[in-house]
Order: sequence, then structure tokens, then C-alpha cells
Amino acid sequence: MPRFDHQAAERRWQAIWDARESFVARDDSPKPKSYVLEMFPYPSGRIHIGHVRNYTMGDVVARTRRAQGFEVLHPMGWDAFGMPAENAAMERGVDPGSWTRANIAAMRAQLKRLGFALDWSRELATCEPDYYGHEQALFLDMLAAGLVYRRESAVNWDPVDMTVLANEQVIDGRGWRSGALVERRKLNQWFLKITDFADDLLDGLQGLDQWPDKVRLMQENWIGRSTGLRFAFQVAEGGAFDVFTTRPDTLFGASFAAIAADHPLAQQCARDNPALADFILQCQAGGTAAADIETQEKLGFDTGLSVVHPLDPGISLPVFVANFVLMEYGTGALFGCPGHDQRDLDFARKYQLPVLRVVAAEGEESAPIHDEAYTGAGRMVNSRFLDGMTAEDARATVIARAEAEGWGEAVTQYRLRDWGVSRQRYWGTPIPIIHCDACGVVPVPKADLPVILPEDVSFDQPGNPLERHPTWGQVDCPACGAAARRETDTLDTFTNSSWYFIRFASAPVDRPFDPAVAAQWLPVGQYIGGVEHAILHLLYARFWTRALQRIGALDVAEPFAGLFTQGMVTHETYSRPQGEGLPPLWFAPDDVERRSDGAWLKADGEAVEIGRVIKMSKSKKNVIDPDAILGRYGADAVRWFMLSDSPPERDLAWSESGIDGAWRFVQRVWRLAEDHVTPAEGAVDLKIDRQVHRAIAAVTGDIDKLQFNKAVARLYELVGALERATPGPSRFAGVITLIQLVAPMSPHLAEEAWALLGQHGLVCDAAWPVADPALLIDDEVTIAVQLNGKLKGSFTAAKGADKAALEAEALALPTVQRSLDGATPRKIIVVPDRLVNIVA
RNA sequence: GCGGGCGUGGCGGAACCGGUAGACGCAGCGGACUUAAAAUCCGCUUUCCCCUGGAAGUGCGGGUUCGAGUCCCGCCGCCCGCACCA
Repeated sequence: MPRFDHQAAERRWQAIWDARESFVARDDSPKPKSYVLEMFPYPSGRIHIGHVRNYTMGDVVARTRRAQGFEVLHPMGWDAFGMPAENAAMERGVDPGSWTRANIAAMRAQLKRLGFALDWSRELATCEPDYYGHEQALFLDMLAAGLVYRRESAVNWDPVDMTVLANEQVIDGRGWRSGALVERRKLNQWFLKITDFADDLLDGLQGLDQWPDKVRLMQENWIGRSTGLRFAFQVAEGGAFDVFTTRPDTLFGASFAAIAADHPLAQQCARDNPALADFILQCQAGGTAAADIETQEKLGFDTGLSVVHPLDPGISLPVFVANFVLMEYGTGALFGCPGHDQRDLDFARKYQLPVLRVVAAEGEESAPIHDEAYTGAGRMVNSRFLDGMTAEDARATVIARAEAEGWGEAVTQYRLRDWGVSRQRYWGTPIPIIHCDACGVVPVPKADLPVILPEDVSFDQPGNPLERHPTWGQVDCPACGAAARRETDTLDTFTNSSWYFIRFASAPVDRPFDPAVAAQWLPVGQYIGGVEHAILHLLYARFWTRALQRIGALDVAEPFAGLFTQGMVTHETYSRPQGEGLPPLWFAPDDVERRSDGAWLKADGEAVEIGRVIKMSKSKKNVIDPDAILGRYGADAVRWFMLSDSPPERDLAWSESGIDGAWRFVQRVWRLAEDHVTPAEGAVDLKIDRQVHRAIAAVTGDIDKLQFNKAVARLYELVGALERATPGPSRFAGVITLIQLVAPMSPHLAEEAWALLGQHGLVCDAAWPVADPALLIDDEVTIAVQLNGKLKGSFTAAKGADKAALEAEALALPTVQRSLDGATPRKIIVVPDRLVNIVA
């Protein structure tokens, strides 16, 4: 029997879909609209398995929605700006533009081989002026609306390469190329006022009921709305500074005040205190990453100043400069309460400061604090007029008193910080700003957009080549006409991904989008991507959409109505140590021969170390190239395997076994189709009809919930049932239905089988099957029989049988009789149509 | 350090709302077909035991319940994010 010829089928059907423009979305379609989107890829060079998994999931949703009668928008594009292109330029001497465009061409060809139902007519790449030029216009609109501002902010500075580093380029506090100790340095940078939208973004989460709870929770915590007290500490030596606290109840437990190293007061004190100046310098060592700062040893320096306790002028507290206080959060200053904050406790122990309990659980009132701060609920102690109150009441009382006496006020504080979008890098959207000595900061007039990124640049030295370009930066000031300079910073690539889904929906030549057309498609009905984007990308895109709404550009509040976060594709790693102080050398799976007892490098036949199963990453080289697998097994088998086994939200550990099973499944379905080229005569087989309709209901529900692994299992069961069934009209109809249910997952096979079976048109255009409710009802059920909750047996009964009958039949079971041994049950629990539990 | 998640056979996983744990697939073993191989088909496959039956079992330790993989409390391990990776 001939096998399913995947190569011929893929070519044939992909050409037919293209010619018929099957997946081109029509703006003017009368059908209800559905927007299915997967996070667009960075063109790193080759598609990897994670992309295949992501786009296969989206494709199943898109094809199913289309069959269900929706006009589906399912586009694809390229998140094409970013650091890897600059790294390639430095390492291989290619220019970032050519490198990126070649990668796009290669990856587009790979995606096309997979037969995705994509509308390629809407393809975009963020590195092209016809995309980023419109982004520059939107930036200027936001600037005009007051949503953009400039201020100083810290970056990672490599003092040897004299360049700014990304957090990723700082390894153990050192520059990744130079190895120099990194410092924090301040630069003037552009910011978007995302904090203006903190409440909207937080409250908006409530309505996102088709988002995973965990993502909503993470965003909620990230925004971090808290209410507390802001008050002024009077410095005994003169002056004052503000602090913010969420725990005003613990004010009597305060034993010190701490300010950030770059707090104005710290700077002022350092002027005539060389030791403090030194300490502040020390605080600037290291990168800007929060994880690094917060895991650093907590260090403080006593300024010698003291502040007056606001509730008792008789108490004075020492003022420290501390490396864990961030100027960016709150007021850059805090009071330390060691009894009820672990970080403060560690600090107090280190600098021998008093530790006092002011909140206690019942019975703990006089228990001293040892190594662990008490952060639980309780009542106030050692706190004078607050004693005996709950901590919650004490909070309100202190705030009320502060407001009445005028030394503080209740404020709402956010953990969320404004979005710094300036990057001291080349391969990004140029910020459309001109610096003029006379006029200052001048926006580029819209008529002069796009500000085109020059591609004749050199990477022979570190840093941003835009700064060294001979002519690009020279420009006349649009305001006064004098010679001026272009801004050489580019925009964060997150700005590119903050509105691409709008450009997909509407892409006029002369403006970013048409609001009416875009609003027809938006919000995205189903967005699918990695959970690693749960906060930053998704929050920025939500902000950008709301900002557009505020400035009247687009009447959409939330960009993504439904979100699904897929797990990553993981793989074990192969490496060899390179010796002291050097990172190991990594090897790609293609270069390694894997056997059951180890792994060997093909090149030299020597063993390599097998490492943990981790996220596929280029740096660890544990990346699988789908091309070879695609050639051998075909797109349908690869797609099928991507959906099998692992639940889509969980990580998928790649292994070559399993793809074989997917290939066998494709062949099994093909054989079933070949067996049924013409409809069979004979009687209807109700049992098969029931199984087919149960499968329709289950598979439809599973796809709807994106539980593809369950849909796959149901289809295996259906195939098995059809194989065993006797030939006849029910079996023939069942095979037709099977082909339709398989079509979103393995579309080439389905089209080929559909044609073979003499069905009309294309299966991708056929209406999705609907289950007949009458065929979904069981008339018999299996009743489990338990004794004290342990299974003793089971029997079948008519559905809806009454309790007494079930009880009697359960008691009559031989195993139950034997176990009871004549004793009378104390109690019998009957769950209708389910089980009988006998309690002895 | 902070925030979020996950943990079930040899492996990936299934189990509606607290009601028969292990569906389905992979791997393995045995058999059929074949000169042979491939392909295909059939059967077995959580562990243990005194094996026509019984006991234990969902990371660990407790708890609630007639009944817990599912709910509660306390641990352990792994993974993701932390604002300049995309």
C-alpha cells in the first residue's frame, strides 16, 4: 500500500492555498471577525522548535475558527531590531541590516514549509522604515501629549570598552567582553509615563478573564499598588527629608533611617566626609539589575546625622546611607524597623542597632525577636497610645494623626517605574529628536519622518556607531535653522512589539494605522506566546494601547482579550570544561551523538558532558533545527508531535522518540482514508456514531480551551475505534469526520484525504462538524463500590437508577460480603450514577 | 533578595465541581504475518506480597472528609521573571 507522500502533498496544497488566497483576511468580510496572533519571532537565523510549537498552536486555533465561520486574521512578521544583529556585526563583520534580512528570508521559507494558515500579505519587519517611521510618529504624538519626558537614569557602564552594557552583558559584575568591573553611571534618557496609567493597568486586569490567573497576579504585583504614609523626618542638624512606609503602625519600632547613595542628602554629606564619599562610590560598583543589587551584601554607612522621631521629639534615630535603598522607589529614603522587616533586622544586627517588638500575636507579647522578623498580624505592644490596637487599626491611627498634625499624609505608591526607552545602541528605531545648542531639545517635524537609520556604519570599535557616523548626526535645527545634532540613542525594542498587532490589523502607507479598520479586528481574540513575556512585553503593549486611546488615536483599551502562555521547549546540554575561570564550551545536538550511556562529539569521538534539561538558548547551543526533521517526517507529523503529550502551558522536553509515533499516526489516518474511497452500503452502526459524536464534542472543547494534548488523545481513540469498526455508512461518515477534526493539526494530510474521499472543495473551507446532542447521552453507567473509601468492585447500572437499587446491588457483591463478614454497615453513601461507599 | 509557577509509572502525561489513579502516546517485553527484514496487527507492562486474592502508591510531613492527585497547614526540589535579552 503506498504511503502518504508528505513532500508531494505539502507542495501541492501549499500552492493551492496560496493561489486561492485561502488565508488572506478581508477587512470588508460580513463574517464575524477573529484575530489569532502568536508573538512574532526575533529573526535570529533559523526557526527553532519553540517557534514551531508556538505557531502550530496558533494555527490550530486559526484554522478551527475559520471552519467555525469566522473571518480570521492570522498574520506574521518580524521583531527585527535588537542586539544579536550588532553582535553578529562585531563577530563576523556583516552589517546588521543584511544579516537580519537574510535571516528573515530563511525563516520565512522555513515557516512556509510548515503550512501555516497565515496571511502573508500583511507581513512586516520592525527594522524597515515603513514600520519604524510610523513608530517615530507615534512617539512624537505621545511627546506632544505630555506622555514622554527626559531625566537622568543609571546604566551599566563598562569603563574599559567605554560603553553602556545591557544587563545580559554584565556577568558577575563584569563586562562580558572586557571583563572590567561594571559601574553604574547616570545618563540623560527618555521615559514614557507608564506610571500615569498604573491604576488603569491594574484595574484593567479585572476584565481580562481570558488571561491566566498567574499572569494577572504577576502584573498586579509588578504594578505593586500600596497605600501608606509619607512623612518628613526633621534632621537634628538642620533640614528634612521625606520617607515612605507601608507600615506606619511600626513607627515606635524604628531604630534607624536609611537613605539611598544617590540621595541629595547623602551627596551633601559626602562633600566634607571623604569616607562617606568613598562609600557612595563603592555603592555605585556593580550593575543595575535588581536581582544583583538585592542579593548584594547589605551595607550601610553612618552619616553621623540624626533625625527626630515624629511621634516623640525625645527619640532620635541615626541616619545611614545604605546600598539597598533605591532612589527610584518611593522617596529614596526609609525608616528601619528591625522587629518586623527581615532586611532591616539583618541590617540592625550588623550595625548593632536596637531591635524592638511592636506587633505581637496572641501570647507572644513579651517574646524577643531573634533571627526572624515578625511580619504577621497581631496587636500593638511597646507603642504607647497604639498599644492593644490591631496593626491595621494602628496604621489608620498613625496616618490620621500625621495628617492632623501636618507632618505626613496618606499616599498611594506604586512599585511600577516609568519606562526608560533610550538605548545607547545602533540597531533600533532612531529617536526622532534633534539637539540644538540654542533651542535645546527639538522634535523632528513629522514631515521629515522617517528618520532613517543609516546602514553604512562600522563596528570596528565598541559603542554606538551612530555617534561616529561622519554625516548622519549633522542636521539643521528645525526651529532656528542653526547647525544641530541628531539624538543618537535608539528606542527600546519593546516599543516595536508594543503596537505591531495594530499595524497587522491596518497598515496604510501614510500613517501608523486607520483607527476604524484596526478597531474592527482588535482586540486580539487569542494571543499566544511564552510565559517569559508575562510582565514586560504584555504590560508595555497594554500601556501603549491605552496611551493611544488617551491621545485619541485608537479607541481600544486592552490589546489582548485572550492570552495563552505556552511552556518552553527544553533540551539537555552538551559541554566540555575549558579550565579554570573559563566558561565551558558548548556543543550543538547536531554535532553530538547521543547514546543511552552518554554522549560523544562526532568530530573527535570523545565524550562530552550531558547537562540539565534547560530552555533552548543559543548561548548553550542546545537548540534543535527543525529542518532535518521536517524533511524526514513532513510538516504534518512535526505539527502533530508538537501538540501531543505535553500540555501546551508546560515545558516540552524535546526528544526524537515520539516524532516517530506522530509519523505512524499520519500513516494510520492515511490508510483509513484509502480503505474508504467510496461510501459503503449497509446498516447504521449506532455505537460508532456515538463514538464519532463524542469525539467531535471532546475535540472541539479541547481546542477551544487550547488543550491540544487532550484533543490528540481523543483522536487516537477515534482512529482506533474506526479501525476496529465494521465497514458501513457509519464508518465512512466517521472517517470523513475524523479528517475534518484532524485538519487543523495536520492540514496537508487532511486535504489529500478529503480529495481522495471525493469530498467537495477544500477541507480548510468545510464547515466544522457539530455533535448531535442525542448521540452524546449514555444509557449505562459503571458504579464503583467502595468499602470505607477503598475500591472493592464495580457493576453496570442503567443511568439514573435509584439509590436503593444501587445500594442493594453493591451490598450483594461477593467481595463486599466477604469483607463485611456479616457485620452491618454503619452508613452507606450513594452518589447517583457514580459510586456506592459502604462505611463499616 | 522579591514576585509567580510546577512536582502523578521507565518517559511525556490523563483524571469534570472532592468520587474507580495511570486514559492516550513513547519506550520495553511476548506473539502473529514474512525465506528474512521493514511495515502492520494482537497481547502484557505502577510497585510489592503468602498471587482464584491482597497491600501500598500521585515530591516529603501533618490535617479536614464516608472518601484527597484534587482542599488546608508546614517543608523539600526544580523552573520562569525582576525593568537595557528577545
